[in-house]
Amino acid sequence: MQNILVIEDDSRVQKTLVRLFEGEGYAVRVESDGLNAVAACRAILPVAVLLDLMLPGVPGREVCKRIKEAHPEIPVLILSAVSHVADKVLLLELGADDYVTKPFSPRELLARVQAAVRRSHKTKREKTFNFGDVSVDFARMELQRAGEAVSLTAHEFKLLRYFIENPGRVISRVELLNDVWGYENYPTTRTVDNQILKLRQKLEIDPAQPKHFRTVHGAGYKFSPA
Amino acid sequence: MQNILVIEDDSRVQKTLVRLFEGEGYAVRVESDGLNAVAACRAILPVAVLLDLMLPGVPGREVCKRIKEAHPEIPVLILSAVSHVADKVLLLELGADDYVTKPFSPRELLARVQAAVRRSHKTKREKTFNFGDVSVDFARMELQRAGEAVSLTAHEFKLLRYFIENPGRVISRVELLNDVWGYENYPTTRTVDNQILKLRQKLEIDPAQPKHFRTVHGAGYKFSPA
DNA sequence: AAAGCAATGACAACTCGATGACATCCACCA
DNA sequence: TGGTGGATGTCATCGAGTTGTCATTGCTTT
Repeated sequence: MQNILVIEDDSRVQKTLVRLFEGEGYAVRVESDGLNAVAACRAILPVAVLLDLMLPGVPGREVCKRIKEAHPEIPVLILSAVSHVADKVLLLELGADDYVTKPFSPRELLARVQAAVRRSHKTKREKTFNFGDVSVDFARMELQRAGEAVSLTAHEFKLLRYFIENPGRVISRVELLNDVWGYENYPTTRTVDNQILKLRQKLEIDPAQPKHFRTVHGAGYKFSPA
Repeated sequence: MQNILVIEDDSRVQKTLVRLFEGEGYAVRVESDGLNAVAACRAILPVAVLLDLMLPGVPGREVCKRIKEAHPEIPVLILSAVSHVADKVLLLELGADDYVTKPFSPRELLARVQAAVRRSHKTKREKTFNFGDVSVDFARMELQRAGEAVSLTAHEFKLLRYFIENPGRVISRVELLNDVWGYENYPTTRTVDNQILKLRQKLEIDPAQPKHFRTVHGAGYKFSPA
């Protein structure tokens, strides 16, 4: 679950922001005090910070500075009532990544936050995962087995990624339906079996004797990288 | 000592920029008037020009044009207000090398300026990007295919540039809408398909069998330079 | 007013996931 | 040891959703 830290003391704005971002699937942590906010940031490591300038107590710019010092990779977006150019520059000097003036449109705010998150993610190194004779690059959606390119569908990649992110753990069909398929379309557990079959056919040396995608009778499946 | 010419009339922004770039070892010359700026540019031959659009007197785009006419090799970066994003493409057409929307993060601005300077240094030898039988020059907005000039629209250039900057990575339609179109105007994903179609018709050897602009079913598109 | 271009809508073509039928396997128990 | 019921493997088929493509609309610029 991706966290978003909201630092804001107006309870109405709080509610609005919580609704907005929880509706998009983020977990929202709200802090109204500057010092707590810095601690909370260290605790939950959010993907983005929304910071209202008009805080009581610790000045907003100080909060921004401290968060950026401790976590330069987390994007900080400033919320402010006034759109004064000089303020903007000062704040951005402190390391803030973007600036949104109140009143803001929810959609624009959302777009800016997501753009900032994407930028920060893009700077991360893309890596390939390896298991057995398989090597997979999720950013490129390319997979090689024993040096040969193997093509997977989008769903197959998603399923494979979930297994790779949860190695060794037994995963039930229902969990896979929830986390890989999502709640919008909820097919039967038979569908899961079929996708497992596809993965085995494409990635196992002997699909009849699966070494990586093991079935755990009565429980689900388990991914073994080795 | 490398000079940077800042054309900006807001004294606070001036100060910010001077501090930022002097801290990085550049010599900064500030002009607040458009005509003086053109003269100053001839005098100090800066490695980059930062141009604020909101100038009194001579319109910013005229300044940009004149500087580019006299010194096509000097990179010009536009500082534009958020509300005038629609002008971006137009400005690039005037010869500007990059644009930064206010508010900007100092880090980002610095990075962009340095990137532009680096590019301009490379320019004297090779500033074109090549793939397949295509050769493209973004500064001039010119493109050749098998020696023949091919004309692209501003949007097509922007889209192509995004692909070239993200080679190999699978890029979703939504990401393209966010980063190429921007969140101000947000058409449907169908529009993306159409622009891809245009690029394929103009740049692929066989548009029905795209080699460069691959579609990844259920995920988006992927650019393959090779 | 005309031209150029992006956006939209419609429709065809295609992909791939969902479904159900049937075979097979496994755990459990007699 | 063998039988039984439920769970899982496997395959063929269908259809919803995705994408390619073209025509049209509407906006901007000249």
